[in-house]
Amino acid sequence: MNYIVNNNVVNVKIDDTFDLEQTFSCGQCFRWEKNTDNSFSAVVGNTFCTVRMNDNIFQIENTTEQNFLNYWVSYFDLNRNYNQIRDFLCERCPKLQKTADSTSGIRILSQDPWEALCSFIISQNNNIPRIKGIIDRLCRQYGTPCDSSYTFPSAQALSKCTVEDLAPLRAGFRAKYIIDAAQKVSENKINLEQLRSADIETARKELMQINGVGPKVAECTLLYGLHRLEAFPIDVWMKRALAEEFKGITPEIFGEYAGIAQQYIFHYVRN
DNA sequence: GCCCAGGTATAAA
DNA sequence: TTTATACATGGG
Repeated sequence: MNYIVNNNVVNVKIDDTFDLEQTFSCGQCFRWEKNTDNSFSAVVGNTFCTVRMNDNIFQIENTTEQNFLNYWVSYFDLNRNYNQIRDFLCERCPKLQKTADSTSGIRILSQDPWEALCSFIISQNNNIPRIKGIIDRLCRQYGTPCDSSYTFPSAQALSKCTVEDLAPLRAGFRAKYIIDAAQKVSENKINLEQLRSADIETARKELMQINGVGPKVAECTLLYGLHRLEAFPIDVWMKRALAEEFKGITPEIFGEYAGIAQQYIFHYVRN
């Protein structure tokens, strides 16, 4: 990976495809916002971050080389060649080729596991604009100020809340699920960090101990929060597509990159 | 008003 | 083990 640091801006040369719009709007994250100058900003961890793409140079503003190497490389998965993975997946399922060509700019972010878990609990039976609204109110209420925004609230902070406390979020029936997750995580009944290396089947079962976490939310948490790229979230549409257009296709044939194949299939189904 | 949104818990077959 | 329903809320 080639990069240079200039005035606290890291410039990374991207050799494969990386599309910020696709990456931030594919439903894997809910806090990145597009600015008028085509850059994107979000609070990630306890940092307000702005990024942009200039030709093949990916720029991360207001950071240091140390931060970049310790954090952003893995957050944006910069050491992985997504073109190679696309080819690998299309070889196993040629039907993906057309969609893969138009959506291969998606990278799987390595987000904070708690934020991902909580966000995907909120996402169930919900639409993206409303999911973003609920998360925004959640951060304003229970996060801490960070530049012009707020951090994502810790599990510990939310574990003390009651459903009445969360009523202003307008999260509906999901409020009680958020609290149960916050309690189990803050009390260390579920150790999210351990799930990075745990056997995937064990990790699924662990997550599903949380009230309100079923197979879909568990899989999204594994893929987007714990960066388990073999995880494979299946929603109702995908289930139908796998039964009809992708008859016989199972996550196993995509091996360790099933999660990325899943993104292609999702787009195939939607478009 | 009615329908749906990248689901899940619960109760029945 | 599989199949129906309610669930909170808001936008189309």
